[in-house]
Amino acid sequence: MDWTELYRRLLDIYGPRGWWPLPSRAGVGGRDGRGYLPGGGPPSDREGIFEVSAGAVLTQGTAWSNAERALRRLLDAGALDPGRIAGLRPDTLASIVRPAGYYNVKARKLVELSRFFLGLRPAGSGYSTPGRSDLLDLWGVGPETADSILTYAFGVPSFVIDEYSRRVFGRTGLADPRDSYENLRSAAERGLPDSWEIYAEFHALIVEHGKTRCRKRPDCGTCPIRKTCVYSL
DNA sequence: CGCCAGGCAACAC
DNA sequence: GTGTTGCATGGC
Repeated sequence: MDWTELYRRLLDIYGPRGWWPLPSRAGVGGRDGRGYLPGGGPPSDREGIFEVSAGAVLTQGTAWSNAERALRRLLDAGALDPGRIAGLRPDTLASIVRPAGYYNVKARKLVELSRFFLGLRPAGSGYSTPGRSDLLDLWGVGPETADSILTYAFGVPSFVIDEYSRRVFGRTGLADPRDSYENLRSAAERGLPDSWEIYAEFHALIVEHGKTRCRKRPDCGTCPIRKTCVYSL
């Protein structure tokens, strides 16, 4: 099984995932009305771009349900905005994002991210696209968060490697899960068409598969790709 | 109760 | 460059 075949099979099994979820736009497009991908693309407006980026920080090491709570609390406080976040007292911001866990660390990360966004040049309804290294220079933004922001916020395909990717790629025999982030990213990108839709959707499908079947303790018994997965042989 | 969840920076070696 | 640790909530 190669990279493209795994993508096609997961798409066939789970259907388009419609990532990235935007709590502020629940009910508008995407699967379950939580996303924007099918028939669309990344957000074209500054609010959506920032919401995806802030969500990428808030979900670090945390279940999305908790990150989403924090995003909603920012929305309810009228603070899901770079200017507002940058102006909040650290402990006030921390109290708002508390449900996401690591709240003191994440409050600081959100301020760093907000200052960065305040320095971006508006372009059309969005922003001029930042470089990957610009994102990686930010305190609190590592490779996965940078690639999530590039792909899902700015529409620049940069394959996202996370624990699910490592696990699924490792078990299906596509890669060594202990390899470095950059090696895994380039391996995935080499194995796939250079397409925003495929990068965005494939990673979302990997997360779905990783949550439902290919868990830390896998459920190979009901796994639809068991027959072509080296792990279960 | 313990384990887990869409990481990252700081530090040790 | 690789390995370890602190950061913390909410669901199961």
